[in-house]
Amino acid sequence: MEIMRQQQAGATPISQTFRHPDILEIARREGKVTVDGLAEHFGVTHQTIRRDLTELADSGKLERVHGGAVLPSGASNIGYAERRNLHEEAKTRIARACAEHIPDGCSVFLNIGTSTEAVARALLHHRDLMVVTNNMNVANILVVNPECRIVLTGGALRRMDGGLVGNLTIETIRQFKFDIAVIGCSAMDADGDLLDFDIEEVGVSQCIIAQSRKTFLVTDHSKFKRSAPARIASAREVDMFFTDLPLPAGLAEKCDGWGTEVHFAPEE
Amino acid sequence: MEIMRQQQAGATPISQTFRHPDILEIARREGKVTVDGLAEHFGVTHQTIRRDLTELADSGKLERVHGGAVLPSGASNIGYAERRNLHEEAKTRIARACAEHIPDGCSVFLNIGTSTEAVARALLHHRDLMVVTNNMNVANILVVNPECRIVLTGGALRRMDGGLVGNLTIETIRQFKFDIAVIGCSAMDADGDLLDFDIEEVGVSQCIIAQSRKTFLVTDHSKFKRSAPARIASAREVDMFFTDLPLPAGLAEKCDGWGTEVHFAPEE
DNA sequence: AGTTTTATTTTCGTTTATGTTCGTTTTACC
DNA sequence: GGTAAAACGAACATAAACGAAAATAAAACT
Repeated sequence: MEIMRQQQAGATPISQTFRHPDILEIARREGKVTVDGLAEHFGVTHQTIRRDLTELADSGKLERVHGGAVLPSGASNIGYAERRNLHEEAKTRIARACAEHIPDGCSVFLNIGTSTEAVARALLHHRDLMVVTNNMNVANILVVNPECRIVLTGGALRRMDGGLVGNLTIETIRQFKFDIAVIGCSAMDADGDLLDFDIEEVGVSQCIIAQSRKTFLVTDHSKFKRSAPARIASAREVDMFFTDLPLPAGLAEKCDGWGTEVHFAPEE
Repeated sequence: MEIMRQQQAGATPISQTFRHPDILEIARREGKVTVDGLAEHFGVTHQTIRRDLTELADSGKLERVHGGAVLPSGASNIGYAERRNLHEEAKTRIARACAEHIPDGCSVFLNIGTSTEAVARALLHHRDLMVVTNNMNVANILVVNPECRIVLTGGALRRMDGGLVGNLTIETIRQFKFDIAVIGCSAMDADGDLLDFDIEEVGVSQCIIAQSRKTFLVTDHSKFKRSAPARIASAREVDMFFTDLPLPAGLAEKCDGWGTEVHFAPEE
């Protein structure tokens, strides 16, 4: 009679390991995980990783594919994912450097752009933050950090990049005062002017800068070579400038003169 | 004097009350803690640490894993995920019936709630829609329908259900006029009053109804048996009422008198 | 003092996670 | 379209981790 050990019917006895949170974080950062990669990373068997992935998939945190797993569909992955991979490593490094200068407990605005999304990823372990954003992807990324209050501006969702645009955005921003504004830009010229393609976004960015005590700019070196029609602001108004490679001749001196701190993300 | 009690070398024999905050701090710093590590750190037995971790896990501060504990990550999401699965089929059927009465090319508001999310899923193949919502999940669902313009209201993101709440929400809604408002409710009483648990949401729902030409209510039968403290509106103000099972005695007649069309989703 | 309460250790049977093996399924390549 | 390699899941063995309860130690209280 002892043999019939009845387990609870409706219970979901999902096992828990140290690896699960790590796997999820890697998945969020990379967009996917592989059985091989994880097995090596944790120093365990393939079979063990398979079990982990199966469990995570069962609880809906991941979606299983042959050879690994991916983030459950519906989230931030659009055709935009390609652009995200461009200079991915550099952006992650830059973002990490930026996040190190964002203290716990402060209020931050993160605007539209792949670079600011990378910053959001780097803020996943910060505590007691209040993040306001006009970027749905940022909200989707930070939603897993329970120590972070998230406020979205209103606006029309632009599928291209997950941005919320329209006059609602600026109206929302006006109701806040941020400790730190983190902005990106489409291009930067030799005069140290930040440029963008979209005139509407320029208005938003200017508004953000006006409402913030400090302004952080995150941009990889590819933006130095490009140009764009609309002017956001001058780097003079930026307090900290995070990038990956040394600035073009002349610009470095200008930043120095303006008191704009330039931080280079270590190459590792 | 006698204070130098020789315990373990290097160990700090801190008594139980003082260990808990310490464990939490280590957990937050490292992201995880191990039974072995903590036992050595405090100079106590494994069993003692296990008890500590069990207590911390019971009070929700940590999440237990084999060999230690980790920070609770998806804490807020679980309750909602379960609720979402509750009556999943019925909700899908109801949502499908509702979506059939939403013509292509119109403007719709979808508010917070699992039922309205089901409607969003049912709208994935509609064309030329304009959907305004205060529900991030709805936006995430509909983002894959390219024929649908999505506008999000501003507000603080509530992890519990993906809702955007706060005064920004109502401000946004006031700027629109919708063809159709799709709302859910937490409960419905015998008088035909729609009820909700959250007083703030009630204000939002009322505002939505006021700004819409037609109001659709989606609710499964489980709401008939429950009650809730805050009153949204009367079913009299609802144009179409989508549900899965026949209404309680009396209510059907009332709806009939009010001109509220009641639609039952086919059982299949 | 002595007694009660609380915290910790010890012990032991049970549960769980992991590695191994093997047959099956999927994918990729020709 | 067929074949080889990779990936998969099931089953089993084992060692670690676990929880319950009794034994012990330390406070706290009268």
